[in-house]
Amino acid sequence: MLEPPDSSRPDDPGGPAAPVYLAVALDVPLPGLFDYSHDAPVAPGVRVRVVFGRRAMVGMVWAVREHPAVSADRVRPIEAVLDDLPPMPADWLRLADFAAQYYHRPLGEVLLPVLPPPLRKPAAYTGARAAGGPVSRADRRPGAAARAAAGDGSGSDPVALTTGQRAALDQLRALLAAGRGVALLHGVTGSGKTELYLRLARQVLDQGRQVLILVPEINLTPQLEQIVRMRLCAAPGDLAVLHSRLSDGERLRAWLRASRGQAALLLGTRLALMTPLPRLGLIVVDEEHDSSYKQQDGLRYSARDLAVWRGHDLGVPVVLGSATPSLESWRRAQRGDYRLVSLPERAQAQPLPDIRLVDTRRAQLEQGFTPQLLQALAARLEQGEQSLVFLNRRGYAPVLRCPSCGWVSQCRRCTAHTVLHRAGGRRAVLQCHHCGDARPVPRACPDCGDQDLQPMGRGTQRVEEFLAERFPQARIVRIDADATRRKGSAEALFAQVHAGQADILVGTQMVSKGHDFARLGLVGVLNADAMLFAQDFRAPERLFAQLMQVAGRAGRRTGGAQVLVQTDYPDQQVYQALCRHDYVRFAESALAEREDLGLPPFSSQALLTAQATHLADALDFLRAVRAQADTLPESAGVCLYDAVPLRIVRVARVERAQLLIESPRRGALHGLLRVLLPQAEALVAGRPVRWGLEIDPQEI
DNA sequence: AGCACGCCGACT
DNA sequence: GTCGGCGTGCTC
Repeated sequence: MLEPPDSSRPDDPGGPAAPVYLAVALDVPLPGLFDYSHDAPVAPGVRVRVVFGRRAMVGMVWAVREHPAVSADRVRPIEAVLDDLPPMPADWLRLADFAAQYYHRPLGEVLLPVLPPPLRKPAAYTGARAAGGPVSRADRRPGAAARAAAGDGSGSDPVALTTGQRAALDQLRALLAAGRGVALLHGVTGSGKTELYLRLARQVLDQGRQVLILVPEINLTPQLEQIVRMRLCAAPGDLAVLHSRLSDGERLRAWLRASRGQAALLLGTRLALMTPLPRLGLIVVDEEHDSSYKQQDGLRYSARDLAVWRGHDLGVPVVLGSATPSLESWRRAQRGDYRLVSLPERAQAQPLPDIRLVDTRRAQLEQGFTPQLLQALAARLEQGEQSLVFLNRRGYAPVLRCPSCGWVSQCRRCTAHTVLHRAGGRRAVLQCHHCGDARPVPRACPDCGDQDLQPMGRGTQRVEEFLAERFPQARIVRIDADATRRKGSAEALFAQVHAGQADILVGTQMVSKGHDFARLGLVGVLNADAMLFAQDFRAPERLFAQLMQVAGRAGRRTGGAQVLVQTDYPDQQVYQALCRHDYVRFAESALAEREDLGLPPFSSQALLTAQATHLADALDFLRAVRAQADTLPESAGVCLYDAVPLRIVRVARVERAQLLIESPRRGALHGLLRVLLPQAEALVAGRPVRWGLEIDPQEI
C-alpha cells in the first residue's frame, strides 16, 4: 500500500504508461507548487512522499499536468502515494485555497500544517516502526473517546428558557431553516448563550448533520466538553475534541473520527476549523472577539474569519457569540450582513454586577490599593464571600531601580525592562517577559554601587504578598502563568477556589475566561489604565472586552456582586460605558471614531514586518518596498505609511520594524499585495533581513 | 525553512 | 594538522 505502484501494470498490455506530472504542495516558504513525475494520475488532495532537495517530505497533490513547469531533467519521481486516506474533499481544498490566497502564502503552508502531525511526517511512513503507517496504527487503537463516560442525559433539555432566550432561539432557528447565513449572538456573561448553542446543535444533529464548535482556549474545552457530552451525546464517540495539547496520536484519532463523519460533534480551538467534516450543518464560534482565534505564528489566519467563509461556501449557518463582539462583526451586523440576535439579560434573573469606578487621582494609595477597595475586601472577607483582585501584570515588580543614580534593570537582549520575580521561597530573579532570559538580582547597583535597589510598581506576586500581610486571616490564591506552569496546576488552583478554599484570588487575564465562580462577590481591578494607553487603536476595545469579561466572573449565582475599577481617568468613554454595561453605546462611539480615522473595519490593513540585526537594514528594506510600491499602478487607492521601528525595537538581539499598508477597499489592498510581494522577495535578496506579512493585523 | 557547501580560528 | 563557526545558495 505504501510503495509506489508497479510501473508495468499487468492490465496494460501497451507497456509502461507515459509519465504524468503531479503539481505537489509542500510545506516550504517558497511560492508555488513543485512538479514530480509519476506513472499514473493521482487525485488532488492525496498525500505523497517525495524527496525535496535532500530531505524526504510529505506533500499533497494539487493538480495533474501533462508537462512539467520546469525542465524535465529537474523533475524527480514520487517516492510513494500515501493512499491510507481518501483524497481530501473538494470543499476542504477550496477552503485551503482561499486561505492561501487571502493570507498570501504558498498553498503548501496551508494544506500541510493543518493536518495532524503523523499525516505529514515522512518518518511515520518509513522505517521499521511505521507498521503500515499512522492511520492503520490509529485504527488499531480504541482511543480515549471510546473509554470516556457516555453522556446520560442525551435527548433531554433540562433548563427552561427565559422569554428572551426563546425569542433569540426562534431567530437562530430561522437561520437554520434558511440553511445559511451568519448570526451574531450578543449576550452578556451568564445570559445563556451556551444553552442556545446546545439547542441549535441538537436540532442539526437530529437531521444527521455535523456540528463544529470553536472555543478560544484549551482551558475552556473541559467545561464545555462535559456539558456537550451530557446534553448531546448518546455514545462517547459522538464527540471529538481537538486542541494543541493533545498528543499526536490522540489528535490523529479525533481528526479521523470527525473527518470520516463518525463523530457528529467537533469541539476545539482554532486548529479544529480546518478539519474535513463531510456532513457539516452548523458552525458555532464562541467568544468570537477573542484574540486567540488569530494564529500568531506560521500562517497568521483568523479561525473566526475562515469559519465565516467556510459556512458561506458550504451554505451552512454560522453563529458567532460574544458579550463584547469585535467591532468588525458588530459593524457587519449593523449593515445587515449578519443577523444580530440579542440576549438582553442574565438567564437566571440575578442582577448584573454593580460596576463602579474608583478615582485614584486624589486617593491615598496603599500598595496600589485605594481605601475603598481595601474596605470592600475586608467586608467580603467578613461575610465569607470570595473576592478577585485582577491585575494584568505578573511577577513581583515590573522593574528594579536604583534610587541614587536612576539605573533600571534592563534586558541584555531586548529593549525592555526586566521584571523582578520572587515567588514564595525561590530565589529572586530578573526576568525578561519578551525573550524569557532570567538573571540573578544584583546585590548592588551595577552603575553606582548603591545597595538599596528598589522594586518599582507591582505585579501579582507583590499584590499577593501585600494582601497576605494586610489580611492575615485570609486564604489567598494567586493564579497567573507562573503559578500554573506545571501541567495540571491550573486545574488544581481553580478547584481550590471552586471548593471555597480561598478567600481572595489574585489573578491575571487567566482568571477572566470561562470560569464561573459561584461565591465571588467582589472584583477589584488594579492598573486598568495601563491597557488603555497601549498605543494600539484597538486598546479601548480590548480593555472593554477584558473588563466586561472579568466583571462577568462576579455574582453569577449569588447576585449582589460588586466590581471596583481603579482608574486615573474615570471620564474615559470606555469606563463610562462599562459602568452601564453598555456595549452597544461603546461600540457605536468606537465605530464612529474608527470611521472618522478610516481605521478598520472601515479599511483593510496589512502589516509588512522586517527583522535584522541592525534596525537600519530592516528600515531600508521596508523603504525600498514602499518606493517600489509607489511605481506600481496597483498602489492607487492604497496608503503605505512610513516604515517605523516597533515600540520594543529589539527582542532577543533582533531589531524589528514594520510598514502598515491600508486601503478602504479590500480588493485594492490585495491587488497591490499580489504584485508587490514577489517584488519584495526580490528586494530582500542579498540583505541581512527576514521579512513577513500579516493580513488583518490585530496589534500595530 | 532545512540542509548543503565553503572558507577562517582554537583544540585533541 | 582537524572540528566547527555561520555566510549564501538551492530545493520540482
